[in-house]
Amino acid sequence: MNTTPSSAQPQTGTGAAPRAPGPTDFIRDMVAADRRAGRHAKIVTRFPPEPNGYLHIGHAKSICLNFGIAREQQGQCNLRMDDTNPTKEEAEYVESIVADVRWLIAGWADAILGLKPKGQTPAEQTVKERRDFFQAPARVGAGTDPSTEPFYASDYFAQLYEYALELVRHGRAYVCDLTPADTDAYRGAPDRPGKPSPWRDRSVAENLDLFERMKAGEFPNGARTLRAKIDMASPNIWMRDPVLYRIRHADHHHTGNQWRIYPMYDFAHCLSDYLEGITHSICTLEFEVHRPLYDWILEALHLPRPLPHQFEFARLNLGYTVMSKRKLLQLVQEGRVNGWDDPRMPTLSGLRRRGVTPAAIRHFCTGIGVTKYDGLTDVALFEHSIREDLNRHALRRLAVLRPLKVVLTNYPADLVEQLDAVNNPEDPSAGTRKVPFSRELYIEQDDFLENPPPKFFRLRPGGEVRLKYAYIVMCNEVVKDETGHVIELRCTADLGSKTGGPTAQRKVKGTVHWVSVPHALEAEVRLYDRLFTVPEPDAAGDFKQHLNPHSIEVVTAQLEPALREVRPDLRYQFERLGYFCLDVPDPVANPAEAAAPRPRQAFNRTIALRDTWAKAAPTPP
RNA sequence: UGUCCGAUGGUGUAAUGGUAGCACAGAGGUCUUUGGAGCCUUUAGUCUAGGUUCGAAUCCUAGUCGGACAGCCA
Repeated sequence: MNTTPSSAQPQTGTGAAPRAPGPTDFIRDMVAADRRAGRHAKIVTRFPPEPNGYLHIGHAKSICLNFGIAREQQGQCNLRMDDTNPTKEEAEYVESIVADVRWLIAGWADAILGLKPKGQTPAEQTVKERRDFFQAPARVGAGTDPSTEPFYASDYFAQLYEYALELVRHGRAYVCDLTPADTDAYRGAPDRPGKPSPWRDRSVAENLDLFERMKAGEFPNGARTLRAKIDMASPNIWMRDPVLYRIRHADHHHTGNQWRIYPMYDFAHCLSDYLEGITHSICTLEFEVHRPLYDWILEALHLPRPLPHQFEFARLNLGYTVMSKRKLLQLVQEGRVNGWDDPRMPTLSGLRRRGVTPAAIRHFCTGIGVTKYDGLTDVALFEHSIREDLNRHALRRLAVLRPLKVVLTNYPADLVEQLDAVNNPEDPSAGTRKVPFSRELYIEQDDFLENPPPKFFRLRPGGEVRLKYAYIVMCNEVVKDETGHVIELRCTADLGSKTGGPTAQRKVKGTVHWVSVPHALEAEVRLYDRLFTVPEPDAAGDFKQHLNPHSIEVVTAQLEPALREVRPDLRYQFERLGYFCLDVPDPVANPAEAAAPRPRQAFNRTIALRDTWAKAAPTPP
């Protein structure tokens, strides 16, 4: 912060109103205005994913917005499954969504997470002498209490049916016998008005009878629909008698075989918001044209409690990845990646397995702000948030990804020194550890060049380099195999240059990481790169053409022995290389892999360190 | 040639009629037993044209460009 001491003093006069702390954006402004106007006793938002896929970084933006607002307003944010289409939704997705949301908001917004008592459906009540339904939350912040569960739109099917009946009785909805193709044809086009369905003026009695029989399962899929009676000539296509209910002879993951008709999104969503007492229903831009319908349905019902209002913001587009659940599903199903939790995926489970922390994701989502401009966010912004968090918390360790053997010819063969190494220079409280040092070491192949370019601050024949935490060494001899590949370096150490030694203060240009050969721990390390080769893979054509063939590289690395006690919940920086974490497959997305025994440890590279040398120098393939 | 929405450095954003600021990225420097981190400096922007106003990124009009919408998906 660049707050000067003087400006940090309390304001004396009653000048301009102080800025609200925390993020501001046009939605928060509106919430604050509603609050000031006394329109709501409590702000209630919701995060309403459809359980037809795994949550991704785009959902994280929505989660941070909805939970963030509720948190700032001491309100509540309901987690709700928007599950009105039984043919696309599965219980596995519900499970993953709940786990992902909990993971992302843990320690940040769990206190305002709205869940409901397990199995509960809306209660009937009387408000202003009118029949009303309300779905109360469980104690907010009930956390992992097993007697709670998310809200489900499908828990409102009975009430939704009642509301539909109400619309029919008031002549605001009718049963339509048009085939799907004819419904399309009658709807017209954006620049051409639609024409009324021939079934538009059925009697209330007939509509009631038909709708009842639709519910009873008397008609096949697609035979009839319930439609709102609005305006077939409306310039807004969603107001041209939109379908409210369709027939689906399909079992539902949450309601089983109870229903043969299922409500459409537009009908279910606004009413679900109402039933839960949502004050601000925040969604993405593509629903903007639906807002008149959202309002129409609620108003047509003359509901006794305050109505929710919809606000739209731009969804996240992130460079070098795809965000549509359909496309991500395709990658999973076609085996282009190894499941929803593949560390290359932008899914929350993928990012988690990759080692990205919830705090980094939240920092990123807060940083990009909330607007109605549909842009493309540079991944560098995300990478910055990831590095910033990891730099503060990761434990430093020495690891060599591509080993090159070094023999210190003047170092005793039977000597092993335990050297002190700091665990985290950003956090002294992380302490120190001992690292064994011996005559034979591994260094990184990249850290030696026989004929280096200028400004190569690493090892070269006749050159000197500092071994981190240890001695300055000089390369005396390069050993090659018969094909000319460098297989070993023979060096001498300046034995006085260790910390505390007489020549410890000598300046050498480069510092290099290393691992003692006899103490080295072998492990598999996966190096990830962006999944796609272009910033907008789905801009045109088949997005899969742009898949990066080098998005993963697996190496056998040599690690310092302290890594034997690696913890799955901690993050590590392999010095000079990047941030890594133990690979932990997601138990929901990847149950088989999660249960399988590991012959040896596997690490995932979350992200490489910023590397100004790599930018200046030609990078190896 | 429908309706709705949007446009501020390369990217993401702030400025709510009154000095166009921040972060990322880029460049340069400093420091460093991580070519990391930190610290310092720096390049770069209001889509166009009119209008209102003492004063416009902001308000108005027109245009340009971009996006969303024609599922019995959400």
